[in-house]
Parts: sequence; structure tokens; C-alpha cells
Amino acid sequence: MAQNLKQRPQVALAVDLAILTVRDSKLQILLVERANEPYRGQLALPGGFIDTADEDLDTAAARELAEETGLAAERLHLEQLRAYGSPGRDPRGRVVTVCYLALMPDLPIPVAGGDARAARWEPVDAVLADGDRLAFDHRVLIADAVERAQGKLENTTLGVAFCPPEFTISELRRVYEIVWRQELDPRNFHRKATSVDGFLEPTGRRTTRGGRPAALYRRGPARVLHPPLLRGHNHSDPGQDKGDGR
Amino acid sequence: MAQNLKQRPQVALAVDLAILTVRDSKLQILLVERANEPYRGQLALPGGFIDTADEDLDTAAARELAEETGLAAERLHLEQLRAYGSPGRDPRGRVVTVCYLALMPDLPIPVAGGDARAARWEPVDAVLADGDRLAFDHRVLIADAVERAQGKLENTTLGVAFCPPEFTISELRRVYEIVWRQELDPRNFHRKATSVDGFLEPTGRRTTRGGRPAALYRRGPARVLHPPLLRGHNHSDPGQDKGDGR
DNA sequence: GAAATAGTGTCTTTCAGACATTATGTT
DNA sequence: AACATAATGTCTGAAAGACACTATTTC
Repeated sequence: MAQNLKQRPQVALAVDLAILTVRDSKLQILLVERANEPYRGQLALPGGFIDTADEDLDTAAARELAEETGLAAERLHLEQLRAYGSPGRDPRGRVVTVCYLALMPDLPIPVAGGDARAARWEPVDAVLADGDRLAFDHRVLIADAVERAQGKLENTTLGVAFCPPEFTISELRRVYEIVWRQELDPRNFHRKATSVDGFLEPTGRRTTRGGRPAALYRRGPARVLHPPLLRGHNHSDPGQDKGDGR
Repeated sequence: MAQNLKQRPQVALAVDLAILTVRDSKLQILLVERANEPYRGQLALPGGFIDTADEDLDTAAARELAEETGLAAERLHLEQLRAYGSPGRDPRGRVVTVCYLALMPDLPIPVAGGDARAARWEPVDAVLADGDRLAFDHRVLIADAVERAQGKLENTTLGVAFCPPEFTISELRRVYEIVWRQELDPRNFHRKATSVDGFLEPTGRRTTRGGRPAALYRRGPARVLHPPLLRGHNHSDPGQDKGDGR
């Protein structure tokens, strides 16, 4: 092992954010247009290099998130996705990035970030379909982030992370349908959501809109779903190889 | 964003391996005894700094795995766990490590690694119970690795990664029982394992041991379990907070 | 009343959990 | 025969999927 750290090759370390929301009936991701080379003019995940030498990865991610959205990280879900470190992923040199996944409700906030970069929401489907618009290997990071988010909705109560503080069961179901790209039966979903202990807490209040007023709920204390809320089998995919292994 | 990478603070990047196996009816992990300061004499995950500047993270992990076990990574399951980068985690300075999780059958191989370090199997329960034996923050990495492995067994067919090329259903069940620390009904497990399409392939061969000979199976092409094979509810844990969020 | 959306109920199928019995080898 | 382990079967209850109906609001 290393006697002296300075003798070791060092790398530049960055933190990138995959901030997802459900907006306009689509799963969208916050992207910035790069002002400088490389990939000038293309879209990239917000992020940046670790500035202070004594900054924790999670802290750095939370800081970036606050800078980009103006939101304190405490109010959002933020978790590490994974690290990416292919040698050629940044033309400037060896850059390893740790990507974080954030889930947030559709707030009117993000447009004006702390710095000059123009941050905007983009539908993930469109962005993934035209990967050439994306800088670096961010197409992969985004795909991984979406996959992680989809899985989270199965096993945890994080669907509510996409919802405002008070929401109806229909709104929550629409989140699931959009993130999973799959229609769900409203009655079965209602039954499941209300039967899971600690998932939803009734507020007593109701909406007032088109049809019959819907009951408003807030997030409950539960964090895991037992048993999970499963996506329907994708029978077109026999589950042969998800490419996770080696 | 950075004009010049060299102006950015750089960090030392390491890759650590959490190599798990089921051995001696216990979940065990391959650890090395540190020969140098810091944490001299304590146990640590095998790993090392990224040597060549042009080495991919996955490649570096596979190389370390081969050095440590003498096994080609193609035959094992190897996946990235996550990155760890707390400022104080290495007293020598800022070191970010990317931890990889490997699952392997109980092979008589690992003892003699390529280098002089004494690598040995240790039961994870014992190591986690006495965290003071471990160097750095490796207690956390190991706990995370075990948790990931447990989850993998629910949703994927990776239980077989702990088994030799041919194995019986009882052996597979024991893997699940040991990793999950939970007894499973042999009959229900047998039913489930054999009913999942592509999970197991009969070899036609049988064991010859104590009681009635058991049919031998090999790993099938399926990689995901649909529906998942769930651990029993842990009713002592109401699932309030898994500490994943922020 | 018509339209829109919310909420409840029922039937069926699938699957997990609990448990008994039979099968096939060794000593 | 005694023993050990493997394999199959049966019953039950929980939960998912499919589907019909009732409820409450606005226009």
C-alpha cells in the first residue's frame, strides 16, 4: 500500500446531479447547456468539481443541488447513484464523477440558478432518444438514474417525493404511471396505497376541481414498502440479461 | 466549469473489493491484514490505488479481483457498490474509494494472492460485531455490501453466484438462509426455485451422499426474478427509516 | 341532467406460508 | 430395518388483477 499519497496518480473528482421530477405528465430531468468546451452548447447534468478539499461527497451533492435549485437538500430525496470513471469520458483528462440522484416535486423553482448557466427541464425520453445532445457519458448516467428511480418506486415510498406536500391518490398514481411508463388500475392502486401502513396520512382536506373532490394526503412515516409495489411483468423481455454482471 | 483540469483539486482514487462467499455455513468476506501504517495489523478490504492513468474503474476492480483470488473476473459476479469519500476517512489525506461487490462460490483458491499480503476469509458477522478490527471506514463498506447482496438475492438469480457450477436445491437454499440470516421452508423454496423460468437448469446428474440423492442443477439464463423472492417481513422493524435519504 | 373524477366492492387467480407424506439412497 | 435427505402434494390465507358500480362535485 501507499506510503505517500502524493506519489499516487491523482484524478479530478466531480459530482453530477440527476434531478428528476414529474412535470407536464412527463418524467423530466434538469439539464444545463454547457457554456464552454468541451461539448459547448450541448446538454449536461448539473454538477461540478469538488472545490474544497474537505468536502464530503454527500455534502458536495447537497450543495450543488441547493445552488442549482435553490432548495435545501433536506426537503428532497438525494442519494448516491454510483461513480463513473472510464478513462476517455472527459477529453480534458481523467475525471471521475460521482453521480447523485435527486427526486423532487414539480416546483416553479429551478429556472434561476445561482450561476449563469441556463438550467432547464427536459423530458428524459426525448433526451435519451437523441443521445447526441448530451455531453460526456451523461446519457448513461441519465439512463441509470431513471432505472434506479423506477426501482425505488417498487420497494420504497419514494413515489411521494415527486408529489407536493399534499396530494391526492390519483396524483400519486400518475407519478407511478409516468415513471414506470405503464398504466395502473386506479382502483387496485388505491387499494394498495391506502392499505400499506404508514405510506399515506389523510389530511382531512379535499381538493376542489373538476369532478368529485379527492381526499388530500401527506407523506407518512414509512420508508419501505412491504410487500413491494411491483411493475407488471414485461413479457417482451424474458429477463435474460440485464447486463449488471461482468 | 473548469478550463484547465490541473487547476482543480485532485484526489487519490482507490478501488476496494468486498468479496463475499458462503463458506463453512457462514457468510464470509475476504480481508487482508494491513502490513503498513495507517491501521497496521488491522483488517481491510483488498484493494488499491488506481495505478495506470488509463484504467477503467471496472477494469481496475477486475484486476484487483484477479490479483487477490487468482480468478478471472468473467467467472464471478462483480458490480460496483458505491463511492466513499468522507474527508477524514483516510488519515493520509483525501482518498476517495470506489467499492465493488463480488460474489463467489467457496473455492479453495484465495489464500495465496499475487502479493505478500495475507488474505483470509472472515465471517462478516464477527467482523461487523467487532468493528475495531477494521481499518478506515471499511466497517461501513462491508455493511453496505452485505445489504446489497441480500437485496440482490431477492430480485435477481444471483444466489447461484455463491454456488459451484453444479449444485442442489438444498445447497442453494442454504445460501439464501445464510445470506438472509433466516430459515426458509425447504418445500416452499423448492417449489419457488423450480417454478421460476430460466432460474435453474437440470443437469440430469445427481449427488450421492447421506440420504436420497439430490438432483444437480446449473445456473439458467435468467438474471432477474419475476416475481421476486422475498425475505419474510421483519416485523420487529416497522420500516420507518432505512437512512437512505437525506 | 350530463360530464368528470373519486371512491368502494366483488370475483378470480396467483402465490406465499404452513404442514404431511412419499421416495430413494446409505449403513 | 433404521436413518437421512430429497421431492411432491395439499390446504389456507393474502394479495394482485380484472372489472362494475356508487358518490360527489362542476357546468
